[in-house]
Amino acid sequence: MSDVNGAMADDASGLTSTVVFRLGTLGTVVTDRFTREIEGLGLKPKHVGLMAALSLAAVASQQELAARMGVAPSLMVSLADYLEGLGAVQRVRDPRDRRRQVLTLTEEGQGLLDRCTSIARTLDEEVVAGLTEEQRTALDEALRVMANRTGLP
Amino acid sequence: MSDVNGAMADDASGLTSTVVFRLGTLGTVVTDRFTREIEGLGLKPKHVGLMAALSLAAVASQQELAARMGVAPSLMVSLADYLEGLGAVQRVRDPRDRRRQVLTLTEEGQGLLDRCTSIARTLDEEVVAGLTEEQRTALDEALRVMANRTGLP
DNA sequence: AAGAAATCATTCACAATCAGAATGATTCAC
DNA sequence: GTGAATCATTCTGATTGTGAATGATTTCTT
Repeated sequence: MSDVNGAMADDASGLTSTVVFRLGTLGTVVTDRFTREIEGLGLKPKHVGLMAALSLAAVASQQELAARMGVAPSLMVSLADYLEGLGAVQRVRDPRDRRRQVLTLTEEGQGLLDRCTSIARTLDEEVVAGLTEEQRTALDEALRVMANRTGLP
Repeated sequence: MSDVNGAMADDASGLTSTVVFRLGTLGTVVTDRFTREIEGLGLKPKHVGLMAALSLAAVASQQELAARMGVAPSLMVSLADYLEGLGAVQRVRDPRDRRRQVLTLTEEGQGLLDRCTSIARTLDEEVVAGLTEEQRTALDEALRVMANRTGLP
């Protein structure tokens, strides 16, 4: 059983008590679960990440998107290729700067993204079950703060 | 600026507002950061995960450890090989059952793990900066509950 | 206005990371 | 005691991602 003071019996000061370790572990577990769920849609997490980025940014060059997602430009090309093949994304040369390839989310892409969102919401219920309402809002707020804080120098 | 009611301006009900997505994203960012930090020790996250498991379990067979970490037995062999090469881990045939290879953390391994713990603590300070004391304990509690809850069926 | 340097997308080759099948040793069930 | 099961190991292969080389276009410098 866990101690209310925040110390674990076994490992009072070990690695497994750090936020970094626990956040990392939980993140991978949850992501793996999500990965399995979206498999049926023919999507991988990075595809979904790209669509999510597009749904926020409306339009953006591949370079910008690569930087935002923290991946190499060459990978962005593959991701865009694949999503374009699905009809989820549209690639258009920017007339202002014809080097740039501008991506936009299509209707179909938005539909796919919506289904991913729905899957994520269902998973949310599982993950967050066992948390009180206050804990949920606290978690929500904490995630927001930490997300802003990361892009860590 | 973010709304106190918990709704974001852009993406009131989108994927990026789900716990799953944000937890996954934050987890990978933090893990990537940690990965870079332990590079100097010649370690990868899975090596650290294995050592952490050993420090909790004292002794365990490779099969058990593989199951606990959610990796294939063949990968466990590689990880153990590597850590044994560093002198961080000791491999001993279980005399009770000579099929089993029992792993234990050496003094040297404990030393390495301690350095990883110290690195994680330093990162913790960065990650958690900007959270109030109440938010930190709330996060701590939420992570504990969710971690118990995961191993999700 | 011309040439040099930078930027973007793309392709290709390659490294890293895992999982899965095949193999051999040992133990367990009956 | 024999056959099935379990464990560790090796090897092959799929997947995922980076980085270097290339070509097209733009921007900077003079």
